[in-house]
Amino acid sequence: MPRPTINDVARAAGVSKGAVSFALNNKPGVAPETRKRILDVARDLGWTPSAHARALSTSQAFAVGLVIMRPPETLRSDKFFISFISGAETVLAEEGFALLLQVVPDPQREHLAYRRLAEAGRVDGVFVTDLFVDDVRPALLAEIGLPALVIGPPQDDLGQPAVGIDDAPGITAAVDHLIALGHTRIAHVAGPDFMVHGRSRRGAWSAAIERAGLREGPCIEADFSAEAGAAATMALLDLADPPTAIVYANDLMAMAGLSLAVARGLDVPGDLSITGYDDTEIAAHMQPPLTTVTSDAIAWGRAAAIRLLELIRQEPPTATVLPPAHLIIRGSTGPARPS
Amino acid sequence: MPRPTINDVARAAGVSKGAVSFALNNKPGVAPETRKRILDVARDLGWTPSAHARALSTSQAFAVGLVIMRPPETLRSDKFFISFISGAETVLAEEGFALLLQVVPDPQREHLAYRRLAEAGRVDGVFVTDLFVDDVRPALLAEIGLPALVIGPPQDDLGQPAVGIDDAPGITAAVDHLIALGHTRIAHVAGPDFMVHGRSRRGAWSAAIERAGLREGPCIEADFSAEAGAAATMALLDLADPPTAIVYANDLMAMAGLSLAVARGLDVPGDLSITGYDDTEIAAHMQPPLTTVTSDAIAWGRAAAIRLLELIRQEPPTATVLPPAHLIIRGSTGPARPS
DNA sequence: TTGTACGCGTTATCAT
DNA sequence: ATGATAACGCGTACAA
Repeated sequence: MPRPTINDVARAAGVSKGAVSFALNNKPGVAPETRKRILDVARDLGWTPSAHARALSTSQAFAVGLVIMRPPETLRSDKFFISFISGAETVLAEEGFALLLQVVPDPQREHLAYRRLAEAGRVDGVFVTDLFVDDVRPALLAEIGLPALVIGPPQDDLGQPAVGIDDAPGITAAVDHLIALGHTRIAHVAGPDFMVHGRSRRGAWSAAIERAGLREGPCIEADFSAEAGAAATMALLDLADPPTAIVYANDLMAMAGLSLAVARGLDVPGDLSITGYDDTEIAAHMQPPLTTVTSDAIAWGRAAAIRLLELIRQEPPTATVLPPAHLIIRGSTGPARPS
Repeated sequence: MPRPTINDVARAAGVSKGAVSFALNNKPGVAPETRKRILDVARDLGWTPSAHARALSTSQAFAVGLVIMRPPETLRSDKFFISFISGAETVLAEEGFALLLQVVPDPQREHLAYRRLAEAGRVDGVFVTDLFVDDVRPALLAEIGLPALVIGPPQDDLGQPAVGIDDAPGITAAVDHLIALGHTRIAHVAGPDFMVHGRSRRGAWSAAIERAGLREGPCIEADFSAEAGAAATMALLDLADPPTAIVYANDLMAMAGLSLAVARGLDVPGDLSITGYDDTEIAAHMQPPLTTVTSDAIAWGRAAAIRLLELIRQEPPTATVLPPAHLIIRGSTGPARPS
């Protein structure tokens, strides 16, 4: 029993294909009573329009793409993606859009993936995540002619459409919190400087310290991985004048750093205060629980999906208010030991 | 500049549509030299067949679906999904298949999602994950007529197509390892008993203990969340005769338990040995590093994709050998304190 | 409201 | 053996 087609419905309802199409899409030109009959028949037959037939005639795919690049290390917390997708889905599903996911190992294949998705007409638009500084993807996608929405803080230079929760306020709050606790040597374990969210977090840390009139603490660039977080922490603790607090660019590095500090016999937060970023699920269950920054990834996903659909439909952007990233204070931060 | 169509290519190459199609799909009936000319023209014009047109005429979607249910708590480690998808992708991309991802909040909407995907003809088959005991989804999908592949250990009862890495050997290895270290009171913090991978891990724990002639230790059912893991650990440590080792059904619970134990002043592994399951990235960076079980989720994803495509094409299964889950011994397990 | 062309490949039928 | 022709899959949209 193959799926029923619009013709089956039309025949059964005693009308033409066109009438069925109009009835389905709530277009005028069908008497209310006829419309009802058609819809009833459609329901009885269990008919749903074929996504492909529809796509073929409207030259729209009713789908959007998300390509995630997975290099050796974790760029963004996995939790972020699941939550983000979950939020985006709520909007997409409602609008009849599907989400096409692709995971690629390197930039070359990421570009290829975008090309293929566009050339095969599989998607109407894509999300672009984990933006690099001077990322070539927006240009590439513009050339391909595929609507693209950047997930992340809007780039200052060009008018690239973007939806993002600014990292800065979260990091700023963390630094201010530490300063209020009396810390004066506040270090930073940063994400890669070539990534937008690595750089912006570092910038926020640096600016907050300067604003407070403190001299900038040491900063070590890492790659968001636990491994690198531990190594960076080791290097910081080995300094002649080690910091009394470390602000990490993500939870993974912070938790690795926390463990390392404890292993070296330090008391956290007595000897060293630590803050993370992401509020991953284990963060609250570390010993001590990790002070960290959280943002509503689900709301973010929702807003991003709305914006991408607007982009696809060439509609003007509706104003979006995303709750800013905010600090969650837990046990890993405490008063600086008087020196 | 709209995308070129097969007609454009045919015209430019001076042949018919059919010839282009045959040339593209490596079908006989086209002279080698003509074929080359056609393919050259196609490349020059940058033509790729429209996925939708192709889908429409072959009544295949060239896509598979993955619906993930995200209830309040995390069922499977996020890392698992990303790795699994990454592995599946390598196969799917090669075969020209796309992966359609949907994240739903509850079973009702999960069923609806499957229905919609099938009715709209968006997918040719789906993966089914996080199987429940007596799960209704296989039956539902059978009724819908959508090829479905269960991701997880094959169900004993019915011949449901499944590709899975058996959890049991990993848990067995963990228990045996603890027994070898002299532990005799080995507890288990289990996943939900209504989930296949919760139940099978518990069964493996129980069987390994019995095999060693020990009396079964206490077992507390939790839900794979850090919160529940901490609560279960608390309950176990409050027993009159607390265990000297705890086997957790996943890393998240194990790490929360580890932190709780440390917070209560216990020495791990001196007073309490702990094992997890998943080998999440932070596991190795806990203090002490977590002994845990790992399985190759990427290979799993690859094997699953291969099998699902076979299912879709009604081909017989090729033999697949997946590396079994294995124990990674780290610092969270040690000799039982002589009592 | 209906009839019909159209979107774009695939494939069965025919002609050379 | 090569290749052309035409029907088909399923909705949408426009003219009638």
